[in-house]
Amino acid sequence: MSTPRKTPTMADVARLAGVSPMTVSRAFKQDASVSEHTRSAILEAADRLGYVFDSTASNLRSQRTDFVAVTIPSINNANFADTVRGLSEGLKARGLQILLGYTDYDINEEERLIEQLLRRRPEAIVLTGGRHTPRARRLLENASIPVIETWDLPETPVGHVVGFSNAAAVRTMVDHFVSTGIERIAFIGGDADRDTRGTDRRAGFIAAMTEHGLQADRLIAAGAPPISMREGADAMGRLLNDLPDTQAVICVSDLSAFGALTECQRRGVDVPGQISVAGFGDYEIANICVPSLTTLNPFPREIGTRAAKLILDVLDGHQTEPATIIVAPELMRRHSSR
Amino acid sequence: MSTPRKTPTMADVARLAGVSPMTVSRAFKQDASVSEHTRSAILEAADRLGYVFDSTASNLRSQRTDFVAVTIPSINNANFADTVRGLSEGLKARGLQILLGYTDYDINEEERLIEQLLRRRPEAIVLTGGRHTPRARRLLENASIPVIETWDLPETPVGHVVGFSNAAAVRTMVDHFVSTGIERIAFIGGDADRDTRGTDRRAGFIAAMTEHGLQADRLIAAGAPPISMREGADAMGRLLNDLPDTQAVICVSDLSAFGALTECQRRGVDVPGQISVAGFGDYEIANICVPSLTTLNPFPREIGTRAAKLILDVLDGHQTEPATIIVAPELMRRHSSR
DNA sequence: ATGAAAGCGCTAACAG
DNA sequence: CTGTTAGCGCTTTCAT
Repeated sequence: MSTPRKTPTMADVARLAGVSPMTVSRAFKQDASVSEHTRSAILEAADRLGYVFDSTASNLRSQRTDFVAVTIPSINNANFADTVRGLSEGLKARGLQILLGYTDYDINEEERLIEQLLRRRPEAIVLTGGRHTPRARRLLENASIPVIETWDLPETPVGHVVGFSNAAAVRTMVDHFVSTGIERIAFIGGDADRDTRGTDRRAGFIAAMTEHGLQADRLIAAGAPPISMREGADAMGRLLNDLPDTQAVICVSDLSAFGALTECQRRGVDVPGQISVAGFGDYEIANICVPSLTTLNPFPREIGTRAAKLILDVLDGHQTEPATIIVAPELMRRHSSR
Repeated sequence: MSTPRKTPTMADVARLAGVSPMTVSRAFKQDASVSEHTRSAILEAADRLGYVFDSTASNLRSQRTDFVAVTIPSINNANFADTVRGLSEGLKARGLQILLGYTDYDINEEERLIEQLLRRRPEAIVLTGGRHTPRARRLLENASIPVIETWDLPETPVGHVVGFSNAAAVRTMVDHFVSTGIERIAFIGGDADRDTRGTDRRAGFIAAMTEHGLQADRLIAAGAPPISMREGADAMGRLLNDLPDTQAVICVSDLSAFGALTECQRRGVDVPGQISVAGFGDYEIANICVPSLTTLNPFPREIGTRAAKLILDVLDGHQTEPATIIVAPELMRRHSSR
């Protein structure tokens, strides 16, 4: 309409409403003791001016930002999205928002992201994974806010942990196959250094096989994370070509496992008749594809709600020692395995 | 280690380095004219103290936040994630970060989110979708920052637009089927008010069918967005039961379309022999499932890169009029249709 | 190349 | 219930 006037401030609202800026400030909070009459006059004035509260100023003065920083590897992953949802709901009661950043599965990117996030002075920070660059670790240790590592069980946590051992989880799957008499088991994925959880899963596979006295040499690389369905299919193709007597294959995630299933479909390889296939994550696709996919459910939302509760306990001073909360994945037996 | 000392400030760094706070401030920027000697002394002092730059203060004083707010319906959607990626890359050259919020496909939630985001004073705001509550519209109009609506073609845009007509996109699919002689076409999804894009797609379906002189009464509801694979499967079940002579079905998204495909698999219904199935989005699954899925590719990343370029042009003053950039979806013919 | 003074818009702290 | 004063930690502006 008019000239691009400057954004109105509390002082403008105060002037129009005939009160002091302090009263406007109080009117914009919940618990503030402002008379109903004054408050509505203020809100009306604010509305007339198109005033929008400036949280940059509020944050600086009050030294509180009311948000929790969260890093996830990718914004396009149903598991991490569920963890964020759990966090979000658990924190919203306390008026805490979430500031989300994604690392692209790269701990160097994570370091940059952590610094960016800490510059905004979050009340707490939640990380996916327990491996960080040395500098990232130092930043976190110095931050003097609660630090929660999730989806992992680091040997030396920075602070609190809500997670599980990826190696132990895959061991569960190996044990399951071995208990049904299967011995020639392959693993797809987890070759890239970047994917710390995938690497842990592969290490768990090797350890478990070795303990069972079985060969752990059927390892099929499948590219850098996030490992796609296509990469799972390609890896399955190589496995079927090179090691056709394989009885079962454990994939680093449900997405690659589904790709593997489609490769079997295309080749007319019967699953689980000729080969059993397992994934990780219990994504929606695992329960609806044909055959449905045997997998491990890591309870992503539970991880989020537990982390949220932990943050509130720490901020309230109810939790002073570093906590380690284990949310153990559960085997989901379905039709892709015998 | 020691008592939880206060977070160090620039003044602390300045004292330790023996310079003024102003010089520290300059040392932390790129183009600042600080001697190499001084700069390294400052950075070392900062490191010793574990200093982390406080952007809340910087933002307030400089009246610049260097971030762009982005709202997406869900953090777990490969299409929106790709748009964010395109935005992210396009803005990073200019040092602009992205602050992401999700609306859960709800325009009331969007209104709350927009206000939260505007309080943080973003340099621009990118929205998914072109339907907003009246208050959200007012907030956006008053914000005096560039507003970009995406993934839609609103009749009366708030500001700039980078998107396409969802109705026209579905018309493309209907035309395709009709051109191959198919007449009894159904539509799955888009019944909920909440899903504005889904509703637009359904409306486009009805309009296109009507124009072809065909019946547009094969409409199968599939729940609220995000419509799951399971809901797609259930809807397909109902369609096969109630309208078994249907020749083709267009699903509101690839995910529901894949669910529909699995239902056909479970029932032994041949696709595309007995029925053709189409989706929307060209998600990865569309190209790998068996049979692969005929769908529309909306070029999500392109939407993001175009929006990023537009934002930079507007901020630079190279673009003063509201722009409307159309990124038209493209038909991907695959094996789920004849 | 560096410094001093002032102030961004809000709210803690202390009145009354 | 409302107001006054001061200042959060930076950076703009003007010096030198």
